[in-house]
Parts: sequence; C-alpha cells; structure tokens
Amino acid sequence: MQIYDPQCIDEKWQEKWEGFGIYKAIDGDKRPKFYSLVMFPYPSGDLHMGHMRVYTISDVISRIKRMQGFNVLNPMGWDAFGLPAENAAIKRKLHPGAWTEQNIKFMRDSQLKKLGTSYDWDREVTTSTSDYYRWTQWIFLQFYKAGLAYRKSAPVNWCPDCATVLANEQVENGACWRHLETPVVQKQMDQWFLKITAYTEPLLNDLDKLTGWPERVKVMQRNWIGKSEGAILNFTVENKPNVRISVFTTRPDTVFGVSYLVLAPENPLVKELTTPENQAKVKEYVEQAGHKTELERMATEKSKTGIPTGSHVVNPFNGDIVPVWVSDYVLMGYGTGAVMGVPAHDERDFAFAQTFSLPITQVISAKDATESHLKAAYVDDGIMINSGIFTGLKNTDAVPKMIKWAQENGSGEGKTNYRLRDWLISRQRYWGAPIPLIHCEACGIVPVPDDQLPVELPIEGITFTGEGGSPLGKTESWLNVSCPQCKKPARRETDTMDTFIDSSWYYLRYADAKDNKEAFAKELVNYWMPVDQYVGGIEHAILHLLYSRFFTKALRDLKLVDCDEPFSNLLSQGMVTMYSPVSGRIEKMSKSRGNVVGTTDFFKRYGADAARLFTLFAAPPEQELEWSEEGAVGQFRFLSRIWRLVQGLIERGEINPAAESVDPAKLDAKGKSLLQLTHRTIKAVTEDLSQERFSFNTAIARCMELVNGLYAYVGEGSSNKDEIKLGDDEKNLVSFAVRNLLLCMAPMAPHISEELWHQIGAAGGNDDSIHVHPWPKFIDALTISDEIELVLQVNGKIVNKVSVTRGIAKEKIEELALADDKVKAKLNGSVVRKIIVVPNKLVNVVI
RNA sequence: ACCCUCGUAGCUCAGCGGACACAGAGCUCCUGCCUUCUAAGCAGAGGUGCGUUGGUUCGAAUCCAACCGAGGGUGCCA
Repeated sequence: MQIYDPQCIDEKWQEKWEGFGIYKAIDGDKRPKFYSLVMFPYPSGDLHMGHMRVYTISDVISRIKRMQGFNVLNPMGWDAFGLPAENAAIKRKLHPGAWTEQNIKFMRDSQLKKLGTSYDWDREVTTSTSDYYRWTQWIFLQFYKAGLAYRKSAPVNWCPDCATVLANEQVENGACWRHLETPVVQKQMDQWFLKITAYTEPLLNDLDKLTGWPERVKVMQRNWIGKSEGAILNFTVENKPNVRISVFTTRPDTVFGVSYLVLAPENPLVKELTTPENQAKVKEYVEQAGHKTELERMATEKSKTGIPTGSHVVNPFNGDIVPVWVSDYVLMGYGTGAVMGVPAHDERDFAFAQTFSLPITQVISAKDATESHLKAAYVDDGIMINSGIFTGLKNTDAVPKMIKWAQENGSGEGKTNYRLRDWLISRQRYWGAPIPLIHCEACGIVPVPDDQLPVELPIEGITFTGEGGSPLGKTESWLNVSCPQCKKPARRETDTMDTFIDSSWYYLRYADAKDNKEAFAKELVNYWMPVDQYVGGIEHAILHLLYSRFFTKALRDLKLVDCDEPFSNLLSQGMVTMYSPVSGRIEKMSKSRGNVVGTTDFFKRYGADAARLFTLFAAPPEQELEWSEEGAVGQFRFLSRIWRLVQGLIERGEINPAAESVDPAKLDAKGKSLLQLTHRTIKAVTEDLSQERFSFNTAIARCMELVNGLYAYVGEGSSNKDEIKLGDDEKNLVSFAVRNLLLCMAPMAPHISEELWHQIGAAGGNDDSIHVHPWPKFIDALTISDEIELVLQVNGKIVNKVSVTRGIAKEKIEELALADDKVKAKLNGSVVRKIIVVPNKLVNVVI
C-alpha cells in the first residue's frame, strides 16, 4: 500500500490545475455569478500560518460555490503601496518597486499557490504598478471634477514615525495606527481631502441594507459616523450685544438648567471674551492645553480643568446671566467648539460644576415633578420643572416645542451633527500614487489631462534617506512641468495618495483587470458586482470598509457603476493565536512576538490539506483560533486514515467507480445504516457549508463520523482484513459512500480529494477534476431510518428507549409506554396524570 | 462607564426556533495489538450533569432574570 505523501500529491495537482484552467472566471457566463473576495494582502514578504486562515476560508467558499454550479470569480492581488516598502528601501538601498516585486513573487508562488488556493491569476492586480495607479489617479480626477476632492488648510494629525499626516480613521487612542507607541501631533497644513461627508446619510442608512454583515461591524460604523440630533442655541454676550456664542446640544430641553458655558481652548472667541484681569491666566491655560497631545488630554478624563474668561452670557430662554469658561474637555473639532453646561443633567457638566462650585439647577425630574437633591447627574427622561412655560411637559415632548420657540425668537434652530470628518488623503511620502495635479502660478491648480496619465513615480535619481520630506519634492526633473493650460512653467503636486484609496476600488478592477482603455468596463463591473462574499479581518471594520462603501456610492453617482453597496456579505475571521515565548502568554501570531509557524515547513511535512483542515476545524471562523502543532498533526492523521481506507478498498477490488446511487432494498440493516449515514453526512455538510452558516469545523466533524462509519462497516479492525470480500451490493454501497465523502471533503482538502477521486476511477478522464463535479445531493427520505428510537420518560426523566417504526400512532405509543417494564417499575402503581407524546421522538408519562 | 462575544469532558470546539445528544468530534492520557527498536498505525478504555443562583415548563446545556468570570470594542462628540 502506498503511504499518504502529501508533498508529492500537492505539487502534482497544483501543477495540473493550472493547466486545466478550471478556476478561471468567465465574464457574462450563463451560470449565476458568485463573486468571492478576500482582503488582498500587503506584500510584506512572508506569510505565516496565521495569515493563511483568511485565504483558506475564502478559498473553501469559492470551491463550494464552484461545485454548486456558480460562475465563481475568486481573484487575488496586492495592496502594494505603503510605508514598509519605502522603509525597506531606506534600509537596504533597494528600490521599493523591486523589493515589492520580489515579495509578491515569493508570496504568490511559494505560499498562496502552495496552499492550494483556486484563484484566477489572470486577474491579478498590483496597486503599485502604473497600469493600476493610472486609474487610481483617473478616479481621483473624476472626484476632483465632481467637487469631491478639495484642498484646505486644516489642523491635521501628523505621525512623526511615518513622517506624514494621517486620516482620522488612522488614529487610535491618539496614536498612529501603525505605531501605537507614537502619539500623533497636531499640525496646521494645506492638505487634500475627499468629501466623504457628502455621503454621511447614505453611509449610515444603507447599513440597514447590509443584512449579510456582522452586527458588530455595523455598530462600529454607526458609532464612527456618530449622528446626533439636537439644536444650535445662541447665547448673547452680556454688554456685547453683537457677539453671541452658539452651542450645539442634543438636550435643548435642559436649557433652563444652564449654569455656565464652556469654550474649547482653540475657540477664537476665547481671545475676544477674556476680560483684561483674566488675560494672563487664560493665556497660560490655553497654551498648556495646546501642548497636550490627544493622549494626555484623554488621560485627564477623570478630573476636569478649566478657567473663567470673566465674560458672561444671557440665557435666551430665561434671561439668566451665566459665566463663560474655557476647558479642554470641549473639542474645537466637534459642533461649534462651545457647549452649554447643565450640571444637573450631564455627567461631565456635573463633575465640572462640582470641581468649581458652580450652581446646579434641576430642570427635569423623575416622575413626581418635584426637585430632589441630586448626588449625580440625572440623565434620564422625565417631567420638566423650573422651565418657565415648558414646566410640566414630558421632556421628550418639550424638545420640538423648545426648538420652535428658539427659532421664532431668533435664538437657535434644530441641527443634526455628525462625528464623521472628511477623509484626509495627502501623504508626504514617495511610495504611493502621485496626486495628478499641477500647480501653476497663473492658472492655479490644474488637473493632469487624461492622456498624460499616469503620472508615474520617478525611479531614476531618487534617493531614500528618510529625512527632509518626500523624495518627490527633491526631484527637480520630475517636479517641473509646463502647465497643461497656459504652457508656462509649473510644478507637480508632491503629495501621494493614502494607500486606502488604492484598496477602495480594487474589487472593481478585478472585474476587468487588464483593461488599458478605462478603469473598468461598466458592463463587466455590473455583471460581477456586488461582491457576494467578502472575507477579511475585523481591523478594517471602519477603515477600508467605510472608504470602499463611500467609493462605491460616489462612483455610482458618477454613473460608473450601478450598485450602491460593494459587499453584500461579510465574514470577519478571528485571529490566530499561539503561545509566545517572548511574553509567556497566548497572543496573536506575529513575528515580533516570536510565535509564528512558517508555511513552507508545514506544507512539506504535513501537506496543505492538513493545514487547511486544522485551520477550519479548530474553531468557528469568526472566533479566535489557537494554533497547535498536535491538532494540526491530528488532521494529518485523519487524512491518512481516509487514504488508507480508500487504498485498502482499491487493493481488494472493492471499489465500483460507477456507484452513483444505491438501492436500499438490496441492503441489510448494517448496510442501510451506512447508507443513511452517508446521506445524513451529505445533508449536514451541505448545510454546514452554506453561506448562512459557514460552519466548517462541524462539517469536518461530520466527515470524520462518516469515515468512522465506513471503517466500522468494512471491518478494518479485524485481524483478517485481507480476507474480507464484499458482495456487489456492498461494494456499490461502500463506493457510493467513498465518492460522496470525497466530494464533501473536496472544498476543504482539495488535493487528497482530487487524488483519490482519480484513483477510484470516478474522474471522467485525466484532465477531469473533482472540483468541477456537481456538489453531491442527498435524498431526505434516506437520511432517516424507518425505525426510530422512541424515548420513554417518566416526569421528564428518561427511563428507557425502544425501537419502533416511524409514524406510529399516538395511542399506540401511549400504550407501549405504559406497558414497558422500566416505565411500570418507575410508576409503581401511581396515578398517571397525563401523557405527552412528541411524534417520532418521545413519550413523557407524568405522575 | 457603555456595548458585544463567550463560559459544555484535561484541551480546542459541536449541540441552544425544548426532545433522533442519559451530550458529539479531534487532540491529550491509559491499556492491548502490530513492529527488531522508535515513530507511525490499529483496537479498546476512561472521562463530563453543561459558570452561579433563581424563575418559566410535564420537561432546560437549550428560554427568562440577576450575578460571577474571560476576551474584545468604543469612549470627555455635548
């Protein structure tokens, strides 16, 4: 008997599959389309087993759908612009393009292909090559022309380590998302933005359409967009009738409880309103606040600081005169940079008022409309008190009335605010798509004409030092051009685009990857889009997924695509963890933590199928997965077990390759039960692998049970196994079971399934493949036996089980139960109060 | 502080629109067989009352409530 040698089988089939061309997606095919997408990798150079999880999951999905008769698009590409390439260039004196290219070659040929993935490599895209970024630039210009791209001077987040600015989405806890130890600093700079805020409402509302997305991702996006409805209220400054402070509040109903106003330190009104005697102190406070990083501001969350300006304002509702303070708990970037302080009904205001002994006026009471001594802010709904003409109303009813009153009296209006900001896309780095604009002294900003695209990155004469700003700004030959409009000398824009722009449209390019006339043909994009199943990490819950949704909507409005949501179904796979000798804990698999398992070694020893199976089996896809060598070897053993089973059958001549169906009438009880097990397995695996479940781990467990059942049936355990000879009907049955086992395993363990499929003679020829064979069908009637185990209970406790024929009458069951010896013993003559019968399942005798 | 997920055999996971599960799969452990030895393999055995408490029910791992524990996310957004 040949032993299971995955290395040789893997290689053989990977080569053959390339020749077969069975993984090619066919544009406009008659079969229903299925677009299966996995988040494309950054070509960092080396994938480990932890990375492989996402590709395995997505590949299995693609393979199932292919077998189920879909025209599957399963593409792969490279998110190849970005800082690591540039940093590597600085370190190794190698051009980022060359470094990237060699990484891609290794990751494609020695890693992803060796995993046995079924990508259509004809559609491979690399975002850093000019045939791709040409269209990134073109799309940018369409946005620019539509008013969705603009330049403004703004306070921006600067990461000193990246030596570039970052978008809001790329700042985590006040630090750079790539350098969690590096606080970002605020700088005032001229920068390019994309107007994602033009799509705030659709981005928010259409989340409801995304029924195939995990709830937590949608919640995160909702929070990020941060819609809040309320009002702008205007407070006139005392003795300065021309100056007013506008505040945004979600609680206009609490305005009668205002005891002070607070300005953000950056608010220009601070200067104007600070009275001479407070000048020095306020200036000092504002300066201190300005020096604090975002991180430091947050660290002082608990204790409130602040300082009075000396000015006062008039409450438009009740005429109260209240002081104006400055405090860094108010942010300039949100609302109006000023808030009204209502200590009785806001926790932060309560803390502030306590710190500085400011009055606390209750204006909403729980239920009895009386004032109580508040020990904490009362933030719930209730009845209005101390609120002039609004007293006595329910606060929720008062809100619209009060907004109306403010409007009529010129002291405010209803207003909806969002947290979402426009997307800052300028990067002061080399390795990205150049922003295709030209600065001309005479004409201003001029787009590069379409026929001059791409604006290629200069390669000659560039040196990477990592210092002194972007290399583009120092390359005169590239920088100096003539203005496309007036032909006078002009200069190129030196900023490149955020790499998240590259990944915001790559899924559209796959539909028409080699097009050199346009970014993508509308017809092809409309055929393939939207993506039917997207698989990727939760870390992109906001970033990439929000940007892509924005791009799709904007491109739809530019009439370039028809769909308005790019990804119908989303699966966020959990991370892969392992014991780290560095920290002594179980942590995410990563190089820096010293807990990586390489792919090459593993594939050589146990094969790609064992790697795939373990990854799928060890945990449900959304959950964390702890990598274990033993567990992975266990899958190798399982595969060996299948191998030996089939080899044994072949050697003894017990395989009938044509066994596509089995007549149950010709089988004995043991045979029938194996047939049922086979149909049950097909059914269970089909359901487990369906898009609603993606329960790969249980599908594998089902296959294991079938293998156990097969072994039990062919009696391999007995010592004289070589002598066992099955009759024709039994051979037929066993062959049928094996065929279906292989079909069920094929998406998950593609190599061994293909090899054995050919060995048992089920393939239609040498160039046929199990992976294009239709998915097996089960016969529901054959998943269940005629005999059922009827459970006999007394007071809900199981006392016995008896075998009866399916569909037996209720009365018969009751009779049977009362006649049973064990039931009788339990009843012991007691009076039967009632009998509950669940047909074909159980009977419960209540006493 | 809020939100989410999870808590079933030594371990990792199934089972949760009530009952074909007196709980299933793999790994680990143990015994025997096979083998010159080791590894691999084969056969067999063992093990858990389902985080805690209470409730609903004829019946709960499965539904409800509270609590405890673990992990993750968000966060001065007015």
